[in-house]
Amino acid sequence: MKLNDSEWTVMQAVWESSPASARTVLERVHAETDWAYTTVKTILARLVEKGALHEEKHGRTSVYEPLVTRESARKTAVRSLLDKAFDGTFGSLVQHMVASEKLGKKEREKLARMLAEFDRKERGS
Amino acid sequence: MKLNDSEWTVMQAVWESSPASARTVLERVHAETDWAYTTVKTILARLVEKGALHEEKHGRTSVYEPLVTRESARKTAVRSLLDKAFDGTFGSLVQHMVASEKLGKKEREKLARMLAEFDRKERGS
DNA sequence: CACAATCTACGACACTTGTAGCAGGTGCAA
DNA sequence: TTGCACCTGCTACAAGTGTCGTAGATTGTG
Repeated sequence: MKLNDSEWTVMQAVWESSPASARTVLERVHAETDWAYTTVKTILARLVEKGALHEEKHGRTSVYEPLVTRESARKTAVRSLLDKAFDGTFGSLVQHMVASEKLGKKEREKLARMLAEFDRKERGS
Repeated sequence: MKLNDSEWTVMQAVWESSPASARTVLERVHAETDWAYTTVKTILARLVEKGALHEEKHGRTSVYEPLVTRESARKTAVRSLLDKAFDGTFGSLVQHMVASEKLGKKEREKLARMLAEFDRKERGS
């Protein structure tokens, strides 16, 4: 499921407070934007249409729930980035990240720990 | 400089064979798509207009050269992904990558080496 | 010289995205 | 019961995107 920017904004809100009404989403979203209620509604509708959300009527109001997990959407997004901006491999992204000084010492350490952790788990399985 | 998908395709070609004529770009691009010549031309024009490319006439034909580096475009793309799909931090992307089994043992080792390398360099400087 | 091959500039067109407005229904408070 | 507050469906509309087509100038070639 490929999401565009505004869809990401809305989906994040839904993931964080699912099941969520449009108003709930609006409030969440107001932390970042000042969209009108109808704007949020439009995006919600588009997401329902493309199968990213399930919409259920509770009386007069709709309640939305994600049909795709955040993880899977992230996977798609990362893959898309890899394919268009890198050579499609993971290594080059990592290389870029490590090289472009976005990664402070602390973060490098954390990353190293994560790797070690992962190795350990894998050996155990 | 934020690039959309088709712009990335074209920019990659230009970066790889700069300075490049439209035809050269077309040929490179044909490895991935089968766009018409005019399609490539249109995207090149849009890139010139938004300041990503420099266009110079050599006689009748235009020759294009990047005005932004691949690295900087990548930086923008990564940041954008981070902001919309992750919590804006690098760590969560890394975590996702390590966790979502996209990373084989080999790659994890490579990554670990890169980190070590980076540490060494930094200590040296 | 005449013609095919190329370039370029312009225009086009459908679809997506960002961002709403409006009208009409309904429930709750006074 | 009247009106405010809120919900929904529908419509809109300018920009951005993906993908060309056409026409006219130019140039290399037989």
